[in-house]
Amino acid sequence: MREGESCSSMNLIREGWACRYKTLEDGRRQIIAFFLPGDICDYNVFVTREMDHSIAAITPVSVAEVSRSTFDQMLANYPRLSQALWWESTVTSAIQREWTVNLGQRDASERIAHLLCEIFVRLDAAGLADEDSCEFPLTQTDLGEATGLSTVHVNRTLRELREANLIGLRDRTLRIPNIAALQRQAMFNPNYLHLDREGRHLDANTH
Amino acid sequence: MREGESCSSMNLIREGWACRYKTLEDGRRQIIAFFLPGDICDYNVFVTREMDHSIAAITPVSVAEVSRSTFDQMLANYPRLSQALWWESTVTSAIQREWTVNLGQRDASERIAHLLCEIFVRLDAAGLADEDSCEFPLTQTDLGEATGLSTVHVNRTLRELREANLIGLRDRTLRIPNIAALQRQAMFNPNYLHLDREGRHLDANTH
DNA sequence: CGAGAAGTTGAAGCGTGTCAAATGCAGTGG
DNA sequence: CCACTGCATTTGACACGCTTCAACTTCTCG
Repeated sequence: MREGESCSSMNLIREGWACRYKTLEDGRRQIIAFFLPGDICDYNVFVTREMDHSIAAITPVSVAEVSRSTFDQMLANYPRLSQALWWESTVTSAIQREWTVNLGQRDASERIAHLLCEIFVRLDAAGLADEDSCEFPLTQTDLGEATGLSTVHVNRTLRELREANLIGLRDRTLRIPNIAALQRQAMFNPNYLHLDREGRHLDANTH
Repeated sequence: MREGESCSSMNLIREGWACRYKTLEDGRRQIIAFFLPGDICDYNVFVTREMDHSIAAITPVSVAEVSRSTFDQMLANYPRLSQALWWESTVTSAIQREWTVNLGQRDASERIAHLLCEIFVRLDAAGLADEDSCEFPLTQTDLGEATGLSTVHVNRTLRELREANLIGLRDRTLRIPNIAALQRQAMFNPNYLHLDREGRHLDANTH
């Protein structure tokens, strides 16, 4: 999906990773969010007329497409769905705010460490992480576009983190031998992900 | 309102400016959003248990406080209110995304110019701007905390913009003699504010 | 009139970007 | 099976935007 287009359906990622991004006139690109399996890409397509950003797959993805009419029908049939969507929207906004902090205040190694923590924790919460490792299909260019750093500097920073034994990154797999240490390095506080499931009572009952 | 606290009411700004911010353990502070008159500070207090950020007044403010019960009651009585809130939430998220781009991709002068454009356009949309000027109570420290720049560099960057005749900034008043020129400098595209009021049909009917 | 906050300026240092080149690796076609 | 291609990763040297520190000035308000 491209910025400026209108879109009539919402997509939910079943498998694979995707991202939201914006491009400046002169070509600079900023990745704004990552979508992991289970994430909803964009239900606000039903609210705005025109996309103000683009969405792209990072790996091959399998998505569940939900049309406007199906969406309305589901909302009508399952009242709690609307609450679940509020919850989703709230958490997505909280993540976006944390990215703002990340880009504004943290230096390169904190910034990358923070992003790695977030991705690991989110995957873990979705049951997609091992004890200390997870799939990691992002290239260093992706990481750079997400953190506002040059590819070259991402490379050097990853090396630092590797040499400090904070991460292992090979074969599209991220290993975090000591998550507490990495979180400390990143000043990562998972509260913004609201993972304690305090919103469980808002979950949609789809049965 | 402080990060970590829980909060039982929502506030709407009637007069004055406020901001949302987060603080890192070591004291670094990032302003995440500005609230202008008419903006809702935070209705997601009704969704999450605990604030993951703080809110502070920038100028003296006058707010309308809405309790949980009033809120629920209003939602029940005015069905379109819920749609209006979706619209509000969508636009707020879009602004947050643009801030991510701003911090990640733009250099100091673009970044500040972009923020000034956004504030001016938002005030103008609310009928709070003159032809080419508006109230502007932010200090250079505020600007720095919002743009991720040091106060010193904000100062120098403002001087550049002033010397290029892109802005005038004195006595808490911002003057933009040539908004098109400033927007060009900032690569500012107002589409993310969705000001064409494409969502007008979602407005709450409060009569 | 005095004191604290906000704005201003210069000099020096450092974190990141840029440029350029080399290496490794996977897929493709001959 | 190997040469070829394109993409991702890696590394070094150098440049520059921004930060830091420190001092000074100008505002604001009691």
